[in-house]
Amino acid sequence: MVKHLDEKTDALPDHVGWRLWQASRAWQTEFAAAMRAAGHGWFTEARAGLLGHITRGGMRQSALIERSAISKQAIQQLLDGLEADGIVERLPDPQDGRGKLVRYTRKGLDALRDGDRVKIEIERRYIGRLGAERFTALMGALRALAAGQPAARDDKAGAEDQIVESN
Amino acid sequence: MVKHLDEKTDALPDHVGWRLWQASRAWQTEFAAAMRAAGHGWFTEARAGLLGHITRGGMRQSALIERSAISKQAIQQLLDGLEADGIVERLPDPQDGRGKLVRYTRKGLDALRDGDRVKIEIERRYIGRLGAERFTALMGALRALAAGQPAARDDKAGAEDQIVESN
DNA sequence: GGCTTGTAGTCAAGGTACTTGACTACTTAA
DNA sequence: TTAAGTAGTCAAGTACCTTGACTACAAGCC
Repeated sequence: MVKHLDEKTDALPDHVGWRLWQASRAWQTEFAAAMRAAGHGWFTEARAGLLGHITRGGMRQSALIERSAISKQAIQQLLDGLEADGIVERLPDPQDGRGKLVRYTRKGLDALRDGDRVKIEIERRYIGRLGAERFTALMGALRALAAGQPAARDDKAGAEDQIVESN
Repeated sequence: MVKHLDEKTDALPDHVGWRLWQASRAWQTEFAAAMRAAGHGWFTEARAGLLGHITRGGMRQSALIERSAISKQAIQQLLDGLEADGIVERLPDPQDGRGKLVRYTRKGLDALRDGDRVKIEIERRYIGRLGAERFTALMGALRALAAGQPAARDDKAGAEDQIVESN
């Protein structure tokens, strides 16, 4: 699929990496636009990536740090912003004086609900465009690729990350 | 595919958006690691995205700006860095006193060559993991999705971008 | 010629999303 | 009770983007 094009050709590339990137980007753009349309203007990609790791019941900040691929300082900065925007709140952990619990606010839970709805809508559109069979094949291939990856390589940004999950 | 999980579940999500992101990320990580291993330590994702738009024969900086989805100032900053690292060089355009030509240096062309090789290697591994049939189905589905997108939506970051193409 | 408008590129300042390093507060185990 | 580890914060710096304001040159018009 990686074609050798000669000197002056302007053709767009057509290798797996680009196609995956293109599709992923399109999904994210669609999702972010729908979230903004739903009134969640505070929504950004980085925040989505972090929120995806926070369970609906809330969790320790340290647990969040373990789950995410980024540094604890980066997480803290993102949480500072999310807290300032009223999406999450941080409470002292009664079990451990050092720890803090990160919990969704009402506003945050509303956003999660809308996020789920948007995901389903997008998926429905994809199935409409590709047909159920092709869509299933796509998901199967992507899952197979993910299963082949050892979850977290020597690199930090392994396969554990995500954009807005639905735990 | 978007499952509704109850309060405390920690299961990873399994919707198209996440799977696409995961696969795209894995590809990029693999590509970047291979490029670093090949001695191209200057390589970053943003630079790759820009380099992908520069034809092997070189081109006008203004043409590069038209092709890329980002601002001309951002492109200039990236080019400043690439020039400082000796990947590209900028020459005055003899045809137009305002313009500049962006051209690969020897070092830049070497990187492109290695990039093509790495892309082929990764693709080969993917085919090995999925089987030729499934891989073809994956590419077909991704292409169909891309074809369904109107190339550039109202949003700036449309479907025209890419990570290191092979023009 | 001179004048206006448009294009090519640069400079400056600001924001987001990260990084590493150094620190405080608390817990746990010897 | 003290040493060592864990949880979180503070500070400073980098990469990659943005918008706004600017200079230099080109091209069309009179």
